[in-house]
Amino acid sequence: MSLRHGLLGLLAEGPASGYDLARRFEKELGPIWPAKHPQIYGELNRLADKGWIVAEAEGPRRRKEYRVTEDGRTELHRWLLEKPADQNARVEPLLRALFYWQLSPDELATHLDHEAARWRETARLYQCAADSVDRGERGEGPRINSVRITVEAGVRLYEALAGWAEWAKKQSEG
Amino acid sequence: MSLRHGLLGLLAEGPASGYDLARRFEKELGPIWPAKHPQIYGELNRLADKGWIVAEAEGPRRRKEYRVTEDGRTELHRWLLEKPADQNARVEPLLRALFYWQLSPDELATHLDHEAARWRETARLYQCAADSVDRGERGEGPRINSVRITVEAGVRLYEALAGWAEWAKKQSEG
DNA sequence: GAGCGCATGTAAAGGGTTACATGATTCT
DNA sequence: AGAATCATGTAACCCTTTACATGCGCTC
Repeated sequence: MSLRHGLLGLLAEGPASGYDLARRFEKELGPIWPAKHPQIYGELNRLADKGWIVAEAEGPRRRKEYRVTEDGRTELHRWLLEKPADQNARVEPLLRALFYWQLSPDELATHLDHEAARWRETARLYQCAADSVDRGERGEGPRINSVRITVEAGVRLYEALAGWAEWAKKQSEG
Repeated sequence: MSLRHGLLGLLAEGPASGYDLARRFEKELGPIWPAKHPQIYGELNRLADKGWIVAEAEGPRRRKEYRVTEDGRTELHRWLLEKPADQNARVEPLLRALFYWQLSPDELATHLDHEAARWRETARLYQCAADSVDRGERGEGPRINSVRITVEAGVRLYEALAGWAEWAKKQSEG
């Protein structure tokens, strides 16, 4: 249900086509909120039906550029401040951990090593993105500040998971 | 795709009916991996088709008790050690944060206060569960150790989000 | 016998991915 | 002329939720 508002948010930066948005979702937003082009095109039509966006001039290869309406901006604003009712995580590793007792001590230790390494590496990638922003390489202004805040969340979440895996290893050894 | 293995894992603790499993998913697993009864009954039939579980005796109100087969245990084991290909997060607050530049400084500060408080509170609930396990109130043994490890992940993830929201507030003020 | 909880399901709809399909423009 | 890329979509399938439906057994 958030792809809808993700598209609205990207369009709030300026007009874009479905193709543009699909590229941004693949390259920039992929790790945060993956979305493929069939879903994006469908959602854009539904957003247009609701009157939250409108299609402007048709470009070269029947390219349609969309723009947010006032209603769309209102809806985006509402979504940004709403508190999500469901506080559920749905992080697969958490579910998996419930069944660790099925593994032998050796298997578990090896598994947790790998998991910790993978998460540490993901955290490092987010940290690189953060450093790049801090060096001013991604520009300035409120929009880039929001990006900075988002990647910080990535750093902290994956660091937390890495730390957890290391703690779990000690816990299950001791 | 993990509900399948969640059910397999729960059944590895001992035989149970769809109704039992639905209750456990609602009460215990709700925050980690929500699942409603229609999905659970459907999945159980598919698991039985694959030969990973079998229905034993039919009880009172046409209650069906399922039990894991050897193949089922093998599959559970495989899943526990597999590394998930997709490393995507899909944490809605992360997506939301990308568009914080749409909010006024006051709105953002208030929002982040609320978010931090909500996450701190969720972390506290997980901490209570952890303390309860540590006091031995939930029993002993490998299975409860896995529960302890899982709730620790909850504590750390929600603490990380709470800390992030507080950091973001300072960041956007300064 | 009325009501509650046990127990299992079907149907419809929304969200999401993969595969298939097609045509227009630009580049070499 | 051929290849690559731009650009949009449809169809089929999986996962998940919500609403609807039904019948059994126990307790008061």
